[in-house]
Amino acid sequence: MSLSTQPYKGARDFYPEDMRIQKYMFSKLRNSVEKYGYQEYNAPIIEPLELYSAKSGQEIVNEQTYQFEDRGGRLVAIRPEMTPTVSRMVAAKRQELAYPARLYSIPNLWRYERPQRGRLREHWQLNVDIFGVDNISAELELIQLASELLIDLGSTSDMFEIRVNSRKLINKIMMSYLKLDDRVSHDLIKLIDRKNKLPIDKFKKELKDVVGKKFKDADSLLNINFINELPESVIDCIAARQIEDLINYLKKLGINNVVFDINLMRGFDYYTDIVFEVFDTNPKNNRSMFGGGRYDGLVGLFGVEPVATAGFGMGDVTLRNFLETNNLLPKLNPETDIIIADIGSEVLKVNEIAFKLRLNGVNVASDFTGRKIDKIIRSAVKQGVRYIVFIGQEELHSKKISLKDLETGISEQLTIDQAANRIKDRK
RNA sequence: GCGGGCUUAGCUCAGUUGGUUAGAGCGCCGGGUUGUGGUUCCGGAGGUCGUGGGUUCGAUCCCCAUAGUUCGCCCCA
Repeated sequence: MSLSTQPYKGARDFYPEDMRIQKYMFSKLRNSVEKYGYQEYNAPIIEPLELYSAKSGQEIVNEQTYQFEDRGGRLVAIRPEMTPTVSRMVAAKRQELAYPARLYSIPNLWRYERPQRGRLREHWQLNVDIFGVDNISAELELIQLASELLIDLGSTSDMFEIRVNSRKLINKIMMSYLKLDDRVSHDLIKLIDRKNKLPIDKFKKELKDVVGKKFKDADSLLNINFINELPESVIDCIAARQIEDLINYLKKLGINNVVFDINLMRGFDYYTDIVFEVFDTNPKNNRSMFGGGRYDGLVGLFGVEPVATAGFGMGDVTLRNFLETNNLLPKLNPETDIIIADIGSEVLKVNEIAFKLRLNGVNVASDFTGRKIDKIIRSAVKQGVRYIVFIGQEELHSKKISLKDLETGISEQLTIDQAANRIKDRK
């Protein structure tokens, strides 16, 4: 029985070409969020299981976490999301943090689920959260930042759409307008969450089953596209005005691809107010990419004074799909600048030249396979390394090295310092 | 957790209505060129046909199970 070379189901190996893409995406994301004053944190990949039981639908705890008993009999889970962890961290230092606290992280997260396009068992997720701001300037900043992340990665505003809704508004509608009890409104929320996946007539049928004789009101309400189309008894509430303000502010900031979407729910139960979601508008990948919202209740679960919180998370798998379907990934070269090839010189001489180049800030890999020159060149081209240097008898005599630029095909005889400068200039 | 498709060389795939030594293209390695690639020519390595069991004189092919992968459902940071 031979060992399998496959990575674990739903998880990925990152060979250098994949790692380069990940490093590229993460460094762009870091730059973008740091521009807004967010600071990076991290935490253990394992947490006590109860951290996740306390919140968010039970499903994620019972069926989607990797959980086990450690050697000391403690029930633990591999983190399926970062929000409980960051809430825990903020609660622990509630008194000493400087507010507003702007925190971000790019953790890897694990969920036990059936892998499919855009959803794997292990993924990395940018988490951006702001603590201590109880008005919509927090949401405004987060949505502005979310938009800027994608712009900084080369996308244009027509490639995505931002949809905004509010849990408070939904609750108001459910209770005051449709006058549904908790159970029915919960079912209705779950149904609306699936609306886009259902054929329209099937949706209407299920809607009728759920709300009964309130069908007509519910149906017409779910078809509105603007805040001012809300029924009169709802339109004057704070939640509705907040959404309107938020969208207006965003438009004044030049973010025009933002819309009100009364059907936007988002899965987690811990959202308390504004929620938003970013959609890929490309027909080939028309799906929700990421989202977030306000969740004011989580920090308070740790027995301290509640802290107003809003945040969002963005997964690396969906982000990469987005960048690929929209052709936004640049050609990424390896970090190695030069391959230095020994073609009949002396080992220590080649090593010495490599050492001097490295002192000059150049990344050098040696090829001492002793292969023919064309093979060495092919292998350099295959790796995407731009420069190659041959050291043979001629170079030893002339005290110069011949530097070949594989992009232009030009070879030059240079001193080591000249070669190093040439490479740094073109980096 | 449920249902469908797929699994043959490193990659993309052909193929055998069940018959002895399983193929192509690309890639890889070597050579034609005693020091210069992304051409060309020649040669070579590489497969227990996903795994386990069953039917059969005989299975890569048929049947069952199982794993992986993929699409959908459930669910959803």
